[in-house]
Amino acid sequence: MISTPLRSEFETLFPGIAQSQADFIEKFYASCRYVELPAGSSICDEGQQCSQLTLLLEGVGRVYKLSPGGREVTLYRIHSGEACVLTASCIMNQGSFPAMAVSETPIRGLAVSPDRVRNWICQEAQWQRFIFGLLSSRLASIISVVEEVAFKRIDVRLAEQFALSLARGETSLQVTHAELAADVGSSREVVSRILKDFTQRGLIETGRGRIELTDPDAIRHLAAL
Amino acid sequence: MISTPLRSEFETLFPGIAQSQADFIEKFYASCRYVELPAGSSICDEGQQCSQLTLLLEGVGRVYKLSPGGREVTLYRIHSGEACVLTASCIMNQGSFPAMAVSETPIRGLAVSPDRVRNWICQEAQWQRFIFGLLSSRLASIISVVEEVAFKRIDVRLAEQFALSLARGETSLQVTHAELAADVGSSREVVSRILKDFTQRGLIETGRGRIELTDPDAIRHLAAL
DNA sequence: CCGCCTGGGTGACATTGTCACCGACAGGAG
DNA sequence: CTCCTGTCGGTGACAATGTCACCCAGGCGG
Repeated sequence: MISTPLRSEFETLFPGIAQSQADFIEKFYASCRYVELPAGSSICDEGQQCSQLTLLLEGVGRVYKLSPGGREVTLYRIHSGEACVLTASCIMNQGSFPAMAVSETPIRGLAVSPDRVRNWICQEAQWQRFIFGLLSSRLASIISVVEEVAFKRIDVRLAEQFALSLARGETSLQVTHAELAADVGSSREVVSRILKDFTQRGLIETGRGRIELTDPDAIRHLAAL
Repeated sequence: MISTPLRSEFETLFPGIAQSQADFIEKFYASCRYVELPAGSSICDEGQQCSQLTLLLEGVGRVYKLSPGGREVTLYRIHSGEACVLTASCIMNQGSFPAMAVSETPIRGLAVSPDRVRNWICQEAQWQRFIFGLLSSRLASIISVVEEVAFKRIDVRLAEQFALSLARGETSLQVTHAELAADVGSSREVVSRILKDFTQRGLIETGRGRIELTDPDAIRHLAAL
């Protein structure tokens, strides 16, 4: 059973679902489970069946593709107030999960079993709307990943990553070259070379596992290409 | 209004929808429109709103991303018995179409207006299942496009295209190097160089706008990488 | 015959991916 | 403290790919 403070946390993060009929909300709380995961734990692996759909209360998850050669591309991240679409998708068509998912930070959430996800879709308008919104918004975001990977130069993609951090007000990042490479779907060596170039041009300063964004305007300008 | 032969054609191609209650099927026929398009016509452009969802009776559509520099990647093709998910997606979240769509062959289909698509989702179980199936199956297929573009060598991707043709029993293709480049998201020059290599290795023979697959086993073997 | 368009070929160079290997640094064990 | 070990980052060499500029061949309508 879900405690009252958890309920109010959930209802502010998932307003769409909170708008449902009172009896559905009770049914929902009665049949979901509170889960916690430490940072860095694997949530779902390629080819697995999904055993639950988790609605995130706190933390960040990353969904990515892994190549046989060990390279990665990040498909998208899941933040609080969202849930993993791929999980939803493979629950709906009974397929297997076509990617990998890990927790980047400690995670808390409410987990729902696959058969309830499926049943509620047919019966509960708000729930249906929620799942639909997930699917269609992620579709667009994954298409933009295709565009990025197929058309954009890596220096521009790195600048875009930095610009995202700047937009969150962060000018000092705790991130390794390998992590950046996994995000943009390249290799560590290439990222290192480009960051060296950025440093020489005065855009950033680097340390071990740390990057300072010293010229925000130039970074945003490069990202705008 | 939709004629009887068209109805039976539709019902064999879309068995899921044909299983609905009789009154919904009547409502459906009463409110959709029969459309035809010649080959090569633009169906939807980047950034447009979607004015209708078309269920394909015959023909092939191609949905692709276009880069500022003129390069293309094919995201997926739509065949008879399917509909364009992106249209569905942007109808559902009221967003704009994030790609381009053209007819590769002459096309015939039944078009439904956006507000009906939305209303039926909430009311008709079979229709809902149909739209859901579209969204979740395309999600997986677009993810595999990301994988292809990010990880696979272009010669392998071309071999995969040829292997698909072989699986359809075609050994002689009417296709230009530029079209192949658009499919795999590369440039014509690169495709030309690789096809020259394929020719020297005896996998194919080429003519103007024409490719013969002379060594199917070797092609399939290369595609399996 | 000429001009023009499309399909295709090619060389030069920039960017990116891959491989092999090195050095620097942090944190714990002794 | 020193030594070990694992992580992080740097680098050179080479292969694959993208880009640019330009060429040539064939077809087709004037």
